[in-house]
Amino acid sequence: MTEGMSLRERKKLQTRHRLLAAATALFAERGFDKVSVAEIAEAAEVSKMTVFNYFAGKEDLVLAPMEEHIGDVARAVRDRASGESVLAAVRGQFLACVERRDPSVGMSDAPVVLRVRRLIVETPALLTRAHAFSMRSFDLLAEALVEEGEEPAIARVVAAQLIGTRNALIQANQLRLLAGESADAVAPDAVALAERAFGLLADGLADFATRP
Amino acid sequence: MTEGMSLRERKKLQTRHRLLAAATALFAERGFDKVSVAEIAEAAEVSKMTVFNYFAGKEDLVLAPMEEHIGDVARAVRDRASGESVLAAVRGQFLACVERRDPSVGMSDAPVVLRVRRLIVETPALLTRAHAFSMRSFDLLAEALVEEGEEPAIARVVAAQLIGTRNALIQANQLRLLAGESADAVAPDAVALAERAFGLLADGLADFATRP
DNA sequence: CAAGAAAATGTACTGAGTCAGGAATTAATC
DNA sequence: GATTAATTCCTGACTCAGTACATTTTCTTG
Repeated sequence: MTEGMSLRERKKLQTRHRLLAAATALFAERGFDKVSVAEIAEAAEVSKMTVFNYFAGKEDLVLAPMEEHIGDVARAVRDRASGESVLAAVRGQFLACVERRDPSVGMSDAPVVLRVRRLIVETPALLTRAHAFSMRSFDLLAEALVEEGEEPAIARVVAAQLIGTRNALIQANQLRLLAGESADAVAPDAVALAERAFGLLADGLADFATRP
Repeated sequence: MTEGMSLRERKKLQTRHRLLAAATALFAERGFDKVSVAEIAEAAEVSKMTVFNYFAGKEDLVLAPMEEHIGDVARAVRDRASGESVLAAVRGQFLACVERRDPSVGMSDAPVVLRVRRLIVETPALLTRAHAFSMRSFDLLAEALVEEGEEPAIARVVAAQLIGTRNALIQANQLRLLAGESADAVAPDAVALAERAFGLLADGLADFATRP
């Protein structure tokens, strides 16, 4: 796992994991606002400043795992098959995530994930930052559409409709999982709701930017 | 203008305006991050604490004027005429704002408004807060739809599509006005783009929740 | 005008995030 | 294999936003 890495790189990864572990443990125990960065640093045996070297802000100690998924939608659109519309690509990517119970669409009922999820919805600062990620995801999708030759203004409109729909679906999933339902119980409804939601868009967007 | 107000209430309004004026002047001069709350307080001849008595945070010294428009879309939907769909209500409210060159849809080219707008897009903290407002606006719209009897999950999907579309249109307007074009020059294109954007939604949403 | 309510302030504090410089790791050269 | 230069990493001292509380000023009302 760590072969081919210099001592420096291995230490960096270790420190990062120590920080994430210490932070999630403390946050789960007392809540996001009741834990100071200094305490996290101490628990991870590192100076406070080092925390900010590894993470841009306190919120990223919780949200870092999400950050890698920001480009997923835009990537799915770029990589879609010939003859597939943008909408079909976004719907397909979402449904695939639901099937594999991916946390990125709110479909994991693992206790750890649920605790983090609950922390996020209960903490305004985290909700805000999570929303900034969604904004970034919108930017990347709009950019992908522009690169296909769409007018920028229309690209942003369509991107907003698609990302907005997707976010609303994720929120619906999360509400039910946070209420205690199992991922397997929610999945069928999640699929059905997604079909309805994208169906609302489909009649207007069905032929939008279909690959030649 | 101030009739019927007690001396206390008048003074409060004065202080509020002094604070807003001092803040916008300083921000315009040196940028949001290069001005401290203490300086604003001093310029407005008030203690630093008083600033936080009037505004929840530094960002609100810039964004307070926007806050009152958060409920506009939800209100337009609630107050729509019999036989009018939700989409028509949102489109109508947007187009009316464009016609009257309302700053809330990015259609004012008044120098003061432009300076504030530029400050916002250049300052991450302000962008984030502005985005939180849009989130709130989404919540209110979804709530209004639920009160009409829609399923909550579908209500949020539709609200996200509508608010997302509207935000994308506002962004398009702002980009052009910030590039130096006049509001009167942009308005016709803004109307045309809005028709196209809502048209994309219309075929799927045209009959959604039409009033009986 | 006196009593009471509301708001402004001063002091003192917590905690997030920044900066310039110092310490450790690496790789290259001899 | 030691030395050094470059890079990367870490840290102590700081700034500034925002909070808590006790005190004082300012307005209202009987």
